[in-house]
Amino acid sequence: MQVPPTASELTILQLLWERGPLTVREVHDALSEEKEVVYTTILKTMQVMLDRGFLSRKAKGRGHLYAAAIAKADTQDKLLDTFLQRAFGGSAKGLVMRALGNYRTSRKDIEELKALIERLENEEQ
Amino acid sequence: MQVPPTASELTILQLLWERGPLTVREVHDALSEEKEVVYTTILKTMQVMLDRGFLSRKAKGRGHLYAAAIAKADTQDKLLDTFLQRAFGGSAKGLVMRALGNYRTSRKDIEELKALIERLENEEQ
DNA sequence: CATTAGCTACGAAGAATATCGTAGTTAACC
DNA sequence: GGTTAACTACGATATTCTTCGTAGCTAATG
Repeated sequence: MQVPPTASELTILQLLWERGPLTVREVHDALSEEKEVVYTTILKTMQVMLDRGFLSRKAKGRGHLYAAAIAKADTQDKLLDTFLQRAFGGSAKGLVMRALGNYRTSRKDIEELKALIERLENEEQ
Repeated sequence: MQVPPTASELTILQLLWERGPLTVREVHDALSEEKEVVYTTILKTMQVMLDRGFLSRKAKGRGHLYAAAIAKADTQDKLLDTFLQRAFGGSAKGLVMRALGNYRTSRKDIEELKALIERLENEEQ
C-alpha cells in the first residue's frame, strides 16, 4: 500500500470490508443507491484496485468475485496518519478533542473510551 | 468554503494560522525548509487561494501580506467530517479509538481528555 | 539613468483521479 | 443456431491539483 487508496477506492473498500467479497455488479448496485454511477466506472476502478493490490479476485460464474486485499485497520492507520499531518498539523489530541466535541457520543462509546484511557494511563510510565 | 482547501493549500494555511499574516516570500522560505519548492509555485497557489476566498491580503511595501481568511476550527471540522466518512465510514468512535491507540498521549493530554469526557457525560441526558 | 533584484500576473505542462464509451467474448434463451 | 444479456478489457476524455516558466513592472543600487 505504498500509495493509499483514493476516495472512490475507499468507498468500494468500505463496502467489501463490511459485506465481504462481492461481484462488480453487487458493488455497483450498492453504490448506485447513494449516487448514480455507470457500471463500467466501478468495473474500471476495481480493475485498477486489483492492479494496485488493493483487491484480489477469483472466478465466479461468468465473472469474478472481488475481495479486499488490504486490512481495514492498516489502511485506516495510514490514512489517519496522513490526515492528521495535513489537517491537524500532527496533533492527535487536537483531532480527538474535536471529533469528540462535534459528534454525538453514546453512553456505551463513552464507556469504551474511558476504558481505553484507563489503559493508556497504566501503560504509561 | 464550499470546496475545502487541498493538501498543498493546507500546508500554507497551517503556517498562516500559526504565525499570522506573512508574505509570499516568507511562506516560501518556511516551506522550503521541508521540501524544495519554486517561489512561483507558492505564489500561484496563494493567488488561487485568494481567489477561492481562503486568504485575504493587503499591500505591504512592494508586495502583499497574506492572511488566512477562513477559521482554523471551521476548516478542520469540515475536513474531519469528510475524512470520517471516507476512511471510517462515519464512525467517530472508531477514529478516536484508533488515534488514541496509535499516538503517544501525554499525561497532560489524557487529563484534558478525561475532562472532556466528563463534560460529555454530564451534558448527555 | 541604466542595471538589477524582488514581485506579480498568468498561461500552461504534468500528474493523478474519476468517469465513460466501445468492442469483444461467452453463456443462456427462444 | 441466431439473438440477447451479462461480463471483461481497455482506451480515452474530463477534472483537479500541482508545479513551473515567462513576461512585465517597479524600486533600489551603483
